[in-house]
Amino acid sequence: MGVTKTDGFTDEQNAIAVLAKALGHPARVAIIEYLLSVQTCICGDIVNVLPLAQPTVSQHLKELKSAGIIKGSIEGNSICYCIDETVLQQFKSYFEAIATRLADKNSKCC
Amino acid sequence: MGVTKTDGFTDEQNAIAVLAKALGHPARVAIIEYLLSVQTCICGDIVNVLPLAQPTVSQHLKELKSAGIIKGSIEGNSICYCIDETVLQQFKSYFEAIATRLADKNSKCC
DNA sequence: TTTATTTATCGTAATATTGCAATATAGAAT
DNA sequence: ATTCTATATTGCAATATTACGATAAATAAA
Repeated sequence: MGVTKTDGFTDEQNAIAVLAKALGHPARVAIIEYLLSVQTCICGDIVNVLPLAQPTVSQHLKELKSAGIIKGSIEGNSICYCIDETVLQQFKSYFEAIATRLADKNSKCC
Repeated sequence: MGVTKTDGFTDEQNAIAVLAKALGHPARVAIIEYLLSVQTCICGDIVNVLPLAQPTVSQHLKELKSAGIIKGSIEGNSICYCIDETVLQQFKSYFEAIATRLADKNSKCC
């Protein structure tokens, strides 16, 4: 099949999975880190920073965009990519909640 | 190709990507949540909780295991699956750091 | 207008993922 | 020993992902 079943799971579970999947590639993690490191987010040079060909990088950017993690706006000749803070904060919060629940757990085994 | 390039990225980037990828499916998110909800982690009934056939669930458990997110030990007839706290805490910490850097950023555009 | 520069899209090959039926395995219960 | 129960493995079909060369599109610079 190769197609992911989404019904039977909660909206939150599906949403987290979409975000996690989008971050499930080192190039996309690297893109996020690079966007973070550039203060102005005028980012015409993501391609030069990654060990991948330009079409491949473009594809990864597209996936991050469709997951809602980044957004891009045309800035003259090039494109200005930025991180969507809200979405990443949500992702963070989810795993903070998970970690809290984990810590509260009285692990009786393993 | 379908094969992920790992060289040219940092070990951390690759490690985070592996974890994110493992969490990039609603079934695997649901498994984590279920393991969290069961205090004793004697978990012979994960299959009944998910809207997927038993072999499929088994496969998802295998992936979570190979990513280091859960670990399983034989408990009589069934298998006791538990979350590996360390790994999930690391994942959480990474995104806390990202979120902090995001908040500190003076977003000049977008 | 011609020429660069930047990003996107198309097409394609290789590989990975998802899902399940069928079957195997292994311990528990009878 | 046989049967039940729980989990894993195998095999397979459908689809998704990854990567990149070639090419398009769109603005900037000359």
